Amino acid sequence: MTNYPTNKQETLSLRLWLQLMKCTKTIEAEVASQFRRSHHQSLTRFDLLSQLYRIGDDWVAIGEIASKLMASGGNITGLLDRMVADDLIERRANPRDRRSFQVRTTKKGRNTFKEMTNDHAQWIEDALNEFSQKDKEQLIKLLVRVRRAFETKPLI
Amino acid sequence: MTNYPTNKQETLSLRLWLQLMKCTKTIEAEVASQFRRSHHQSLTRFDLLSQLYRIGDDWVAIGEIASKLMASGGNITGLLDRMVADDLIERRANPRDRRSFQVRTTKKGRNTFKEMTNDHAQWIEDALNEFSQKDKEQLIKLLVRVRRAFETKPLI
DNA sequence: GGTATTTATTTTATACATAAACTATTTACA
DNA sequence: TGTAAATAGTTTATGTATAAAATAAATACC
Repeated sequence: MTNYPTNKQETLSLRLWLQLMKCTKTIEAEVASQFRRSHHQSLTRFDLLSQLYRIGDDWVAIGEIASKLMASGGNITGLLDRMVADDLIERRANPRDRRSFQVRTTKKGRNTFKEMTNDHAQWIEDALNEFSQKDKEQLIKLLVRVRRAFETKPLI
Repeated sequence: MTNYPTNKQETLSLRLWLQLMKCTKTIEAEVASQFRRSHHQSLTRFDLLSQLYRIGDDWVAIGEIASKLMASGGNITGLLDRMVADDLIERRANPRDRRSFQVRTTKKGRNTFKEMTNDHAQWIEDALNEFSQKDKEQLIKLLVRVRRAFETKPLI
């Protein structure tokens, strides 16, 4: 992880990006490690279950999942295979389009997600309780602006 | 008894963390994809070369790299193997400790890093030029505080 | 000096990620 | 209607990541 060279010509923008990455990776490593230890699940699996929950735990096309997770098709195929093997989700052919497949959470998947999501919320809440509502709102606002700057101005 | 949010009760802290991750992943995906396309190198390799540059492109122990990149030993072993194969770095036994190995950048590695780091700085500068110095400084300050909150309060 | 422990790194097994090539359908349209 | 193009997923090859076990050398200590 990132400790890029700190020479004089490091601009403020670059420093911002480096701190952003460093901050995210620090938290991510903590959360991922806790998920592995407490639930034997990865952050990616949590993301996937979150998306399914958001959709209402109904049948969803593979492609929709790939796009929501911003992941490649091959990645999702493998991830789903492993999660089906662990009985977290189930897969079926789309009855209306024979090219397409759909997945949804199993009972075990929903329970696992519920436990993970409770832990997750608690961890974050505990870690960030020292921040005022104003600071958090300000930070969120700036982060959204930064993301939009990249979404509207893709590099090259 | 009324305001029981049934579906998703997302606290401000949680929203902050989700936006932080979303923002970082958006930029990271862009940068990584550009590095792959323009230099056939990964963000991880860039990080590793950055560390070596920071150290002064001198011989460094494997373990020091692992700890600076916050990566596992096995990960670094494989990464270095591939980078040696691509002639970006060279490896030797530590002359004073036969358990230990050292690496440093090759000429090609230094050139590659130089090109990558120039592109990288330019991309970030272009993407974030709309932000005022005040906004950037504020954001950096908040990010450092957030990271410290997690470093000093590891989950559980 | 000889054994126990620690340290440095690799190996192994597995998970997660991409790009590119491939298969199988559906859709567009001349 | 027939065929080209688009769409949905999978497969393949490879890179990046972890944890845990293994190997080998240095160090601690009686």
